[in-house]
Amino acid sequence: MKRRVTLAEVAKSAGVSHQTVSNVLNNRSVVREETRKLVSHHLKQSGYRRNATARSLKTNQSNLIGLVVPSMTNSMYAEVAQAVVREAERRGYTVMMAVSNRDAEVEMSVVHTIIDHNAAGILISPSDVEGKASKLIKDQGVPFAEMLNRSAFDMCDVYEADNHNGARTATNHLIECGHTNIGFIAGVFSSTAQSRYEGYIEALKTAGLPMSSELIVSGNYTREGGLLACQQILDSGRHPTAIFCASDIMAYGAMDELAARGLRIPQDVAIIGFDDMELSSLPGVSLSSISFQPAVLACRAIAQLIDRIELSDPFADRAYERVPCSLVVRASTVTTQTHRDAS
Amino acid sequence: MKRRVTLAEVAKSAGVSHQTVSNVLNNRSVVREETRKLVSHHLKQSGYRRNATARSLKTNQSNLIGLVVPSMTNSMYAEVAQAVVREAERRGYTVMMAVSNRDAEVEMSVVHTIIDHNAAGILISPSDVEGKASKLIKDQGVPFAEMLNRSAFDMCDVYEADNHNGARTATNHLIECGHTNIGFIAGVFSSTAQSRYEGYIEALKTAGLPMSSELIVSGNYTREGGLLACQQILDSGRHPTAIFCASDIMAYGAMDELAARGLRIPQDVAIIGFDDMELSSLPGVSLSSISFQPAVLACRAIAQLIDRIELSDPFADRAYERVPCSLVVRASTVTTQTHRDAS
DNA sequence: GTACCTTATTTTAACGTTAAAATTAAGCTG
DNA sequence: CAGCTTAATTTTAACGTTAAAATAAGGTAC
Repeated sequence: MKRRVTLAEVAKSAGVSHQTVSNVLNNRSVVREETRKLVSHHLKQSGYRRNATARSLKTNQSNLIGLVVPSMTNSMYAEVAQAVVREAERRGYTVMMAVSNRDAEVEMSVVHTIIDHNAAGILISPSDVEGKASKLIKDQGVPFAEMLNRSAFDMCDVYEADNHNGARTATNHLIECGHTNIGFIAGVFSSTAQSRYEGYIEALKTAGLPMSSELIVSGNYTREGGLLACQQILDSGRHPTAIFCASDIMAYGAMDELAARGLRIPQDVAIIGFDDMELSSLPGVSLSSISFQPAVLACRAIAQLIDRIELSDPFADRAYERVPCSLVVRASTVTTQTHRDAS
Repeated sequence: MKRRVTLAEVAKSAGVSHQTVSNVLNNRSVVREETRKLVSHHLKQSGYRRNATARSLKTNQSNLIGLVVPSMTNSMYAEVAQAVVREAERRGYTVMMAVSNRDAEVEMSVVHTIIDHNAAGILISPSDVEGKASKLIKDQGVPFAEMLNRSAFDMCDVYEADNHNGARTATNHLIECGHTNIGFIAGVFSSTAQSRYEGYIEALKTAGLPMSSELIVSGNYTREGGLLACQQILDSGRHPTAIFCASDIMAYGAMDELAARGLRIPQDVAIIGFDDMELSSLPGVSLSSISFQPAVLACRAIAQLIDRIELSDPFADRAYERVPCSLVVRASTVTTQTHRDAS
C-alpha cells in the first residue's frame, strides 16, 4: 500500500503552511491570488488527493450514503440501485451498498456498519416491518428515508408506489375481463405486500365477488415462490380463471407452472403482475402489469436526501411521496391482438 | 447528527485509560481478565460502537471495498453485485458501489473517489480497454482484480468467462442445426466483446462457411441496441436464418424485432444469446444461450481479493480464472419439444 | 506616534482511534 | 533487600485533515 501525498508535504514543497494549502483546497477567500496560484500548481504537480477519511473524521461529515435493499436479483431493486448510485455520483457522493436478504437481523447489522462508517445519510427499503433499523438510524441522528416499503416507524421521509390503488386497478382489470374466480399470489409480510393485498380485497368486495382464502397464497417474491403458490392455487379445486400476482417475478413463476400444465394464457388462466419489469414486455412474455417507474422514485428519494444532508434543513416538512400506478395491458390478460402493449 | 460515544468516555466511566478500552476492543491478551470483564460491561452498557473512520485513519486500512461495474440494469451485473455485496458483508467488509456507464472518464472518476476513501481493495469490470483505471489503482498500491472484462493492463488478477469457446459453441450449435447464413450481433468494444466475436469467426471458418460483414452488426448491450442491430441485419438482403447475439439482453431486442416483423422463432430465424440470464428460461422466451454463472465467478473474485487483503500475500501467484461456458438449448433454436430446456 | 483596523498567513489544537514508549506494581533470585 | 523480570496499565504521540486562535505586515485616523 503506497503512501499518498499529504497536505503537509505539498505545503512544504510550496513553502507555505499546511493550513494555507487547506484553504486553497476549500476555496477559502482569505488566500491571496498569487499564493493560490502557487499552491494550486504544487497541488496539481504532486498529484495530491484529499484523504476523505481524515476529512470525515475532522468534519464529522462524510460523503458516503448507505443504501439498503432486500435483494438485487429482483431487477426492480437493481434499477433502483443504479438510479441511486448514479445520482449520488453526480452529486459527489459514494454509495455503500448493503443487501438485507429480507432478514431483520442482517438489516440491523448492515445499518450498524453503515453508521459506523459515518454515513451522511441512508436510504433504506426496510425488510423489517417493525422498523427497528429505522429507529436505530433515527436514534443516531443520521438523515434517512424509506423507499418502496414502509416500516412501522412512521417518522421519516417515505417514497412508495400507490400499491393499494395499483392492486385494485389490476384486480378490476381482471373483473372487467369477466373473471369472477380470481386467485392472488401475495408477497411476504411487508407494507407493500399488505397494501397490495388490501387493494385486491377491496376490488373483490366492491364488485360483490366472493373471496376465498384458498385462492390467496403467499409467495416469497421469487420466481420459484410464484410457481409453488400457483400450484397451490390451481390444486385448491376452486378453478380460478385468473391470477393476480403481487410482483412480476412471481408472475413469471406462475407462468412457468401454467406452461408446465399445458394451460393457455389467457384463455385458460389470465395473469397479471405488479412492477411492470423491463422484460414483461418481451413478445413471448407479454405480461399485463402495474407500472410505476421505481427508478424515478429512487432518484427523487436520493435527491431529496442529499438536499436534506446539505441544507441540513430540519424544518422542512417530512416528505411522503406516493407515486401513482398505471395499468399496462398485454396479452396475458386479453386475447385481441389490438390491445397488445397498450401501454 | 448525534455525537456518538467515544472510547475515552467509556474509559472514564469504567475508571481505566482509553488505551485499555482499546485493548479490550481488539482482544489484546495483555488485559487482565477482571479488567476485561469490567470494561466489556461498560462497553455494552454505553452502546459503544467503533468509529470506523478514525480507525481507518490511524491504521491506514479500512474495511471498505470498491466495486465498479459498467451498468446495473443488465441483470447479470445485478447478480454479480449482489454476490459481491453479500460475500463482503459476510467477511465484515462494506461495498462502495459505482457505475461507470461504460464511460472511461466516469470510470476514472469513481475509481479516484473510491481510492480517496481508503478502500482496502477494488473489484472492477473495466469499461476502458486501455486499462487506465487499472493502472491508476495499481499505482496507488491498492489490491484489486478485474472481473468479467479484461483491460489492456495485464498485471492483476482476472476472472472471466471463456468467451471465445462459448461463442464458438453457440455458433457451432447453429451450424449443426443446419444454418449457413448466420448473423452476429456484437457487443461494444471490450475484451469480452472481442473474444465473442473471434469465437463466432473461428466457428464459421472451421465449418468452411463464408462470412459477411453485412451480417455482423454491433449493438450496445441493450435491448434497444439489439433491436436496431437486428433490423440492420434483416435489411441487409443477406437473408440470415439464424442470429447469434453476444448477450441475452441484445437477443431480447432481436426477438422484439422478429416479432414485430411476424417472423417465427426458430422456423424463420433462430436465435441464440450469451449469458443465460434468469429470464431466458421463461416458457415464452425460451432463448437458447451460453451459460457461465457470473455470480459464482464474482464470489470467487471477491473471496480471493479479501484473502489477498488480509494475508497481504504479494508472493501469491497472480490469479487468472477463466470459467468454462456451457450450451443451453431451448426453443429459440430447435423446434422439437423434447430438446427444450436441455440444460 | 500610538491605537486600531484589515488582510494574509501561521500556529495550535482537535476529531477518535491505535502504536509505541513509559510507568507502576508485584514477584522472584541470589 | 538490591536488582531484575514480568504483567498490567497509563501516557504520549501520531494518522491527515479542519477550526480557531495567534501573529505579522501594512494602512488609516486623530
